[in-house]
Amino acid sequence: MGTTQLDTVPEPKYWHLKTVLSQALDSEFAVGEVLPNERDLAARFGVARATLRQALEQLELEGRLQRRRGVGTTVAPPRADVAVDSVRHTWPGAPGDDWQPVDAAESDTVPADVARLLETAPGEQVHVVRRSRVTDGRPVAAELLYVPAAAVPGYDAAAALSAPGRARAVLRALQERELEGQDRTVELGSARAEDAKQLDRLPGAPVLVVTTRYVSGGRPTAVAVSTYRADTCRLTFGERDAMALAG
Amino acid sequence: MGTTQLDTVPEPKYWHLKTVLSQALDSEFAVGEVLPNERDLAARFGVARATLRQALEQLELEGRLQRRRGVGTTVAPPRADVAVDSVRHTWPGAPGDDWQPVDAAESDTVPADVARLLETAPGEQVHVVRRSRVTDGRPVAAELLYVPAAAVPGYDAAAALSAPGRARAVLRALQERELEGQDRTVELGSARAEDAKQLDRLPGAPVLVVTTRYVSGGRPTAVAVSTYRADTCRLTFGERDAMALAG
DNA sequence: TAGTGGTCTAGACCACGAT
DNA sequence: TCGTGGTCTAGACCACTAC
Repeated sequence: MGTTQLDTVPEPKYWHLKTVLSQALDSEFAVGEVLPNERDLAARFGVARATLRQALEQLELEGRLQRRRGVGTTVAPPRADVAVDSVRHTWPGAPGDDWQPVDAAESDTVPADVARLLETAPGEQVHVVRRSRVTDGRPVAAELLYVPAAAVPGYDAAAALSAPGRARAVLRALQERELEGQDRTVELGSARAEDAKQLDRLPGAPVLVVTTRYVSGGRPTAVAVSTYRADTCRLTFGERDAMALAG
Repeated sequence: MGTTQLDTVPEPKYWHLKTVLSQALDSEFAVGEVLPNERDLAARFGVARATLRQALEQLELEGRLQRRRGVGTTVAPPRADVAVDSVRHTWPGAPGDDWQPVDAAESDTVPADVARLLETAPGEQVHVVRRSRVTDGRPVAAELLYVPAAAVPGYDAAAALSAPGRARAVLRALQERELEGQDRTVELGSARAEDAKQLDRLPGAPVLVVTTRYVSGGRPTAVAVSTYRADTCRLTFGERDAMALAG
């Protein structure tokens, strides 16, 4: 990495800095390597620390860097491909999905957008199942699954001994219905405090929010709100995993 | 919106500020309404302007606010749903898709990740078609479509009079092949200068990058890299548009 | 020209992880 | 305890829009 001063270009310093750093990452750093600390880097490029941080933030957003307080800034590995619909046309919790049940609770108030998707009445009882997804030992996503109590009459509360046990019971009850279809949205969000903790990130970290609606019996039967780390994940759809294309 | 001082809470000021502002937006502001300017808002909440801006940036990321230099900060409308695979199993440029051809060029160097997906040899000629997507009169996405020249022998360069004409000619040549499948990834990125201009945003603005690979004849035949504004768009997949569910 | 958001500075202190 | 990134301040100037 050079130590040259930045030119007086019309583009913002942090933007130019980001480009320079990005090239340095490609050519002079290996994955996992630690960068010099922010104060040194700023001095080396002749900018204020805040300006340097603006460049680092962009690179972290793009998944190029990983910063940890008290530790340092390291070069991030390429984003992990995470299949979103590899087990298409199956309920959440079907054999082979990559999610771990965490716990479940019952609630009579759900977020407004979820209630709209589920077409539930205000005050209607809804199971809220929390799950988490781990790949390569690292947490990549947190999920809240909403299932109206009326949709899973087979749910056996008596069998719910542990917290994950309650979650599994709800998921088990779901499998008994015939899944007719699903639809999905993806949008950018920022991690709520709760999700951030589960994802090992700070609150406000950028996340990809995947909202899936499951339909059976002509009615929406479950809504999953899955929160993926945007810095480390790339969501994959369709057949890329299954297809036997070379490369 | 209140003018109360912030408590000395353990959570960061900008985070608390974001929550307060978010609630104020819900209860006291209408879509399109302009907020007080940043200097006034900062004074009102007793924080430095930089701290206030950190909160505004988060809210803009979440699509709650829209900021324009020289104009002000306004309350953003809800995100627009944008169908990503409504015309599933058709080539780009098929009748009914929402994209406008802009221009086309030929290149012998494509980004490394695109070359890998296309399985092209270094130096191989590739058509690069630029398209843009507009909904409700606003630009929501920019796209670069890569098609190896060898895959579209029917492409008629002689018919290419205007820039959009060249683009249409490549797309037309694509339709003559049988599409066998497609796969797709979605990840977070930041707008390159070129895309930012087309999307009416500043460089570095957060975008959702959708990479679609089209397969025909057992080989990857086209790769589309579509860049959607992350602040104003929600991507929809599957049947939500088509299904006749109430709500 | 006036007012807005965008960039940048040079400091300060805090929270966290490793030692 | 020390070094790291995270937060915050109080200014300054710039680029852009609208009038």
